[in-house]
Formats: sequence, C-alpha cells, structure tokens
Amino acid sequence: MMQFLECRQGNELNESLSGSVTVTLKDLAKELGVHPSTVSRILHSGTEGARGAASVATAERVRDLARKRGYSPDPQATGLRTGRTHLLGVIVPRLSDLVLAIMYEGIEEAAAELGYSTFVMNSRDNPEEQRRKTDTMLARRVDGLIIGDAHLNSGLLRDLTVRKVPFVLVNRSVPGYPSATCDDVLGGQLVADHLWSEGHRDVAVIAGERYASTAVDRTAGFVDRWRFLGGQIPPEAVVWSHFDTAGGREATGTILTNCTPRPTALFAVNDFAAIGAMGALRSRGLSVGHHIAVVGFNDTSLASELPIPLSSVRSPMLDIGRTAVQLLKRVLDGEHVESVKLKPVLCVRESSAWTETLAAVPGPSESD
Amino acid sequence: MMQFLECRQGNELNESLSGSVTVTLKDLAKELGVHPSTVSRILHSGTEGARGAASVATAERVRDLARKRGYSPDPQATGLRTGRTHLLGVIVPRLSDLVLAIMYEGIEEAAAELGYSTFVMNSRDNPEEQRRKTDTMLARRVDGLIIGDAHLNSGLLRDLTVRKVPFVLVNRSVPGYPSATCDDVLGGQLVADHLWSEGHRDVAVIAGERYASTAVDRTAGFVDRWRFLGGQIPPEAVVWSHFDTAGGREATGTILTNCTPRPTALFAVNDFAAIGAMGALRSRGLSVGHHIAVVGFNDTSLASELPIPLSSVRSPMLDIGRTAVQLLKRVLDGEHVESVKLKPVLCVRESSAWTETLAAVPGPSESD
DNA sequence: CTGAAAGCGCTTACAG
DNA sequence: CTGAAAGCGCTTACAG
Repeated sequence: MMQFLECRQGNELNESLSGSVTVTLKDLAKELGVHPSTVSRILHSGTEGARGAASVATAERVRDLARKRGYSPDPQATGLRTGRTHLLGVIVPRLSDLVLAIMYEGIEEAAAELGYSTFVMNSRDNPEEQRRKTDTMLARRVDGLIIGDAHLNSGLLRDLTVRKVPFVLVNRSVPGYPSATCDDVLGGQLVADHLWSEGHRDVAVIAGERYASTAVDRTAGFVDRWRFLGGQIPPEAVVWSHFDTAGGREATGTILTNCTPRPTALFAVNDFAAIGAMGALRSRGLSVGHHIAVVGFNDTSLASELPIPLSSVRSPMLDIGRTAVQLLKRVLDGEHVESVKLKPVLCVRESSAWTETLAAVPGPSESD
Repeated sequence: MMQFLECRQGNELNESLSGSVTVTLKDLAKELGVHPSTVSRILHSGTEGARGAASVATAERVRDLARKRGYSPDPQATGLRTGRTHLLGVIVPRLSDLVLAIMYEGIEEAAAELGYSTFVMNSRDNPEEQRRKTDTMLARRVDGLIIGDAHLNSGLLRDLTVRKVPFVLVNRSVPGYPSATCDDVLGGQLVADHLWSEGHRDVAVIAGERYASTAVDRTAGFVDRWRFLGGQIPPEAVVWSHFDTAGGREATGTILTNCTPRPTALFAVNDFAAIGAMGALRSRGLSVGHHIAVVGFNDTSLASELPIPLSSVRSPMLDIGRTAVQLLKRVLDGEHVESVKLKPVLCVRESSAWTETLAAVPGPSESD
C-alpha cells in the first residue's frame, strides 16, 4: 500500500499538486485502455515484476502512470470493500500528560510504518467517557484499539472482549489482557534499592490512583523490596493520591502529619506528584536533597531541569508505544500475544543523592 | 448524524454489546419490510417527525429498530457516497509539547461536537515531515486540515491553497491565511508593561525560533512596547533560540556574555526556555526573583509549581483549539473567515515579583 | 494474461 | 409516502 503514497512525494510533487482532482483507478484504466481490475491487480502485486498478475509490459505502464498522476487509492472505497479500515483507535487519559503524549508518538510512528493511521481521544480517566470514546472509535470502524487508560476491575475490557473487538493495553496493564508497559514492579524495586543503599530507613510512598496498575505496581515493587531488604513500612506511610501536583502536595501533608518519625525519603509514583511533594516540603522549610530525599517516576522532561534536579525512574515511553502497535498488529493477524514489560532505568539526581555523581539526562523539548 | 451514536450508549448498551455483527441499513429494512432507501431517508430527516420523508408511523418504527439494534452508519460507505469523510487532519510540531497537547484537546472536543473525528500527527517542525504528514492526511481524504506548525515563509501553505485543500492555522499565524492564535503581540506587551513598572531598565529577550510567529510576535510586542515606554533594547539583548530548555540555557549564556550592564530581567517567549534560563542563572549563582527576574510564556502546568514559581503569560490554549475547529468548519461551508486572536493574561509570580501578591494558578494534571 | 461482474453500505435524484 | 436504480471507488473470485 505504501507505494501509492510515495507517488505524492519527491519529483512527482509538482504534478500531483497541479491536479486538485483526485484520480481514480478507472481514470488510469481508461487512459491506458485496460480494465480497472487489471490496474488494481497490478498495483497489488509486489512492487517489481507483476507476480503473475499481468504482463511485465502492462505492469510497467500502469505503475508509471499511477506515479505520474499521483494516484493514491481511496481508503473509504478500499475499506468498504475489504472490511478493514487500517485505522487504529487510541484512548488515553489525557494527551497533556507528557507520558501519554510520548507513548502516542511511538504509537503513531509505528502505526504509520505498518500502513495504519491512528485516532487518539482523551477519556480523562472517566469511566463514562471511556465507554463513549470507545464507541465513537468503533463507530468509525477502527480495526483495533490501543487502550492507555485501563482501570483495574473495569467492566469495559470484558465487554470489548465479548464484542470481539481487537485491542491491546498500553501504559497500564490489567491481568488477563495483553499489554505493553514499563516493568513498574522493577521500577519500584530500583527506587527501594537506591534509597536503602543511601542509608534511608524511614520512607513513605505517594502511591497514586488505586485503579491504575502503574500506581499499584510501582508501589508494590517498592514496598515488597523494602521489606525484603529488612525495612519496615507502616500502613500510614503509603498514601494513595491523585497523579498531579496537587495530589502530591496533599499526600505529602498527610504523610508529614501521620508518620513518626518523619520519613527521610519520599517515593512518588510519578514526577508530577513528586514535584507537588517538593513544593509541599519546601513550604514547610524542608530542603529536598538535604533534609529529605524525593524520587519520582517517568523521568519526564522537567525532572532533570528542576532547580533541584529530581531523581526519577526513566521508562522507555516511546518504545512502549511502539511495542503496543506491534502487539496489536499481531492480534489483528489472529496471533495469540503475551504482555510485554520494558525495563526502566533509575536516574539519580540531586533530590536523592548526597554523594552520587549527578546523571544529567536531557528531556524532550517544547516547540510551540 | 449524532443520533446514531447515541444508539450505542445508555440503556441500549447491552443489546449493542450482544451483537458483534454490524447491522446495516439493509438489515433494518429487511426486518421492517421496507426499502433501504426509506430507512435512509427517515434516519436523515430531523429527529422528531418525518419531515415529509415518510409517514410518522413508519418513521417511528424505523427509528425504534435502529436504536434497538444499535445501528450506526458505516462512515466508509457514507463517505464514499457523499464525498465527505468528516475527518479532520491536525498537524503539530509535537504532541509532547504541552501547549500543542492542550490545543489538541480543544480541537478534539470541538470537532466531536460537530461530528468530526480528528487525526493528529507530529512534524517535529521539519519541513520535509510537514509535507509528508500533510500528504498522508490527504491520502486519508480528510475534509480539511488544521495546521499547528506553520513556518513563516514556507511554501507548503501556498501549495495547499493551489491544491484547494481547505485548511486553517492554529497556534502560529502566517499573514494571508486564517488562523486561531493567542494575541502574542499583546502578550509581549503585557510582559514589557510588567517589567517596566517593576523598575527594570536593562532587559533581554530569549526570542525563540525565527520561523514561528509565536516567537516573532511575542518578541516584537515586547520590544516595541519597551521602546514606546522609553526603554532601550540593544540588538545583542534579543537572542533567537530553540524553544526547549537547552535553547533557553544557551541563550542565557549568550546574553550574560554579551550584554553590559547585565540585564535585571529576562523575557523568554516560552516556559521551557524560561526554565532553561532559570537553570543557567542558578548555576552562575544568580538568584531568580532576587538578582534577576524571569518571565515565561504559556503558563504551562509547571510554571506555578516550580520551587520559584515562574511568572508567565497565560494563553487560552483550549479555546484556541476550539476556535480553530469553528474556523475550519466555516471554511468547509464555503464561508470567508478572518483570523482570530485570543487574549492572554499575565500571571505574575515570584520569579518576577518583588512585592506583588503571588497569583497561584493551578495547571493541568498528569495521570499515567 | 486480461476482462467483466458483483458487491461492500450507503445516499439521492427520479418515478409512481 | 415509498420503491427501485444508479453509483461513489475499490477488490476479488470467476471466466476465458
């Protein structure tokens, strides 16, 4: 299918520009004096040769003209005929979340490479919107869905399975469904190892939303590892929260109120919550990286740019997105697929390192 | 068209769930013993009554069954027949830029309200990718384009006009084409007024990319206003730069090296550059908000959350996106449209206020 | 090797 | 008020 698109580029650009009229198979056929089905057959046989679809001579004439006229098949017509749209639906909590935005970039890239286009919609983590957006996507006849906002124990995934809608999860996992995610348990473990080895013994976790596997797994990875290392984490030291700065600020307040002795380190399951925590600590006169360590998760672009650079677990967001597309492709091909967990890396910075060399890691850029 | 979608929601959900088979017009017609064209006509007449399309009784039977079966028309077929896909293409520099992500949320919302779905692609501000993505969108037969990455003096817009592709710009403007943007000149003026009234007389501008109207207009608004107020800005005090933190850091270095006396205030045309500037200043021992003031632009979510909260010009990003859709809709309806500039507001915070009350403004949230 | 036909699901004049 | 036909642009068996 890609060979058609090329027609609109490069040297032929001027010619395709001049024609604002769209050229159809029939146009090509008429101009060459052959039947439209012949043109179609040739354009669908391998790029070189005719693969038994036509004589080499005819094939060449057809292909030349298609290129010259900037022919690109109408996806509506193709879709109607073949029953496949080459459209993928992507649902995320919100695209203004850097993490999802970058995963989506990976999705878009990988999808384009496979000849798919992608829709993306925001659900704001609202179950009703999740259903509505899903239905809008299906009404558009997408071939499959990539779901980035799955809630643990949501009925939606079961319903989709019943409806036989092909889908995979990205970013968040749910047991029983294929997903492409960061190895969040490992991420939590890395933080535990780091803080333990820095000598911390009293720590607390800003745990995020209970419905998100990212929050649950990162927290579990941290807590289990901490106990394995011999540490203790009382119940009041794990505070579920919203994912944003306000959530981090609030959770920090709760922790400082309820935990005695006061923790010397905080693990926030994402960077925004960590930044909120830093603000709350600062406004109480606690110096981050001195009185108290803070570690975030995702290593979003700003972590390394903060005045006190934030230690954070870097997850391979772009690759996670790309992997999701590959998984979905295999699902569409009828294969059975297993979930994929990509490895994270801990980036230690000033916010949690008294002695370490700082790892300066540049982040994505802004460009409005 | 919206009435069809409703069929998949609410009380009928269970029934539409049970059928993973897609129901067609013909199915409905057969079940009711009428002709498909009759069904089509009824479903296209106003929601209540039959508007002369059919008897009220038939109309009711048809609509009831459509709802019951969860009928939703195949957009491929409709598009093929009517020549309009109700698809909009959106091109942005990168979705991981918060500013564009939020504008896109506005676009998606407003488009959905009008019955359109949107594709979005990243061009990374690369002219070649801009053309390629545009062509991919057109190959998908979008009804129109919303361009968020326009470069001043790029040939692409002219080519699209020649090709009679309906489009509007968003985020960045280019003279001669309809756009929905922030009033960036006004934004620059607001910053000039603020810094002037704070008593600054030696200032510098981190001006952004020359190809982007946002950068050019914000800079011009600031510089012109500054001179109008009686201030001076030597050429070396305006440094063009990349939009990211690295760009801001670099530009700050240049400014500190070349400008004497050292400026007491820096205006960066976007928040990321401002944050880079803050880092560069800090690493030279200059305290932001004390030795030197910094003001950014866009008021992205982190501006208010930084340890030293960043003054920033807040632009109505969501509304800008929504406005772009409305403009494009009117273009598609054959109307002539004028560009729209939405008003920004300056949020003064610690980074530039010695005496002001701080305006705490919460930002968007993260939710992975 | 190529043509001709059927049909994907819809809409829209045109009859009656 | 309703039916029947044509056709949007493609693909895919089926002939020959």
